[in-house]
Amino acid sequence: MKDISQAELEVLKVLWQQSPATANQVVEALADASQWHEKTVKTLLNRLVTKGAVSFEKDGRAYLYSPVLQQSDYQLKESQSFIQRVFSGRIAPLVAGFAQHDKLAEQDIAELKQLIARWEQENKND
Amino acid sequence: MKDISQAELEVLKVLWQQSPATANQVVEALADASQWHEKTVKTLLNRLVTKGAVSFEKDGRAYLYSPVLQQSDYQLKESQSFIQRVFSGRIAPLVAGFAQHDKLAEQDIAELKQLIARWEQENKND
DNA sequence: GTTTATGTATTACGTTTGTAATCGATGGGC
DNA sequence: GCCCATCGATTACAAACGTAATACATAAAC
Repeated sequence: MKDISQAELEVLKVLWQQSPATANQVVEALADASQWHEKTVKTLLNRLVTKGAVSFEKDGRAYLYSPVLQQSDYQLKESQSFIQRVFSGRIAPLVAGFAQHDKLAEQDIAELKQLIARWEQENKND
Repeated sequence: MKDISQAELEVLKVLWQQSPATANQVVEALADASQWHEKTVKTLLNRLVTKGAVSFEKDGRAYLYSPVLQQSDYQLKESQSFIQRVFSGRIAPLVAGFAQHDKLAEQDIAELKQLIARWEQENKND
């Protein structure tokens, strides 16, 4: 799968939230958040199809688009490559940076604690 | 500051580890890890200077390059934009994704626990 | 049935990026 | 003092990207 560009990602996000969707539905979904021209959005959809990240089926004259690439897969792969590139593969320093700059909220901490607890539960036989 | 490309980042990393450095020192530092031609590295150095991420001072005929953009600043900004873009701004789901796919090591957990403890210590008056 | 509007496909075009080669200046060797 | 090796600066060029406009096909309107 070719890399998804940032603009393409915005289009993909719409499809992750609502699919299948026509090109016009995607355009409308993006209308408030972005200033993109309809033609631009359609180009992006096309590129996503070319890259294999999105598929479509014909519905009369229009197409119905659906994501092939799943959000969780995308997130995992991008996270890994990001953390590798920027933090040499270690995740804690990323979180530490957020902590230092007061970018962590109570809720983040709660969620982190919970998933650590779960991790320890599942790995307690080590 | 213009965006730093992935190739440029590799050059910056060298300077973060060792600066000031001559172009040739950077080339050599990258020689094992990459297949980049000397000219390529020098182009990247130049682009980093143009982007304001790196400065230099003349040392005879050669230049001595130093990072202007600090690694921690870069990391924080990139982390924020990455998490915003890919996880709608919430950090815990990123860590959760790692946990689910067994990408977390004992050490990561230990570090996370420690920084959570520190965070709670500093925020206990809430 | 013919025109028109609307969908997708194709083409466009400037910028950024990856990956260098060439140019021009200048310090070092002789 | 002149030539050459070696700097950085400039230029190159294809692919990807952002951002559309134009072309082509066909369903809808009449």
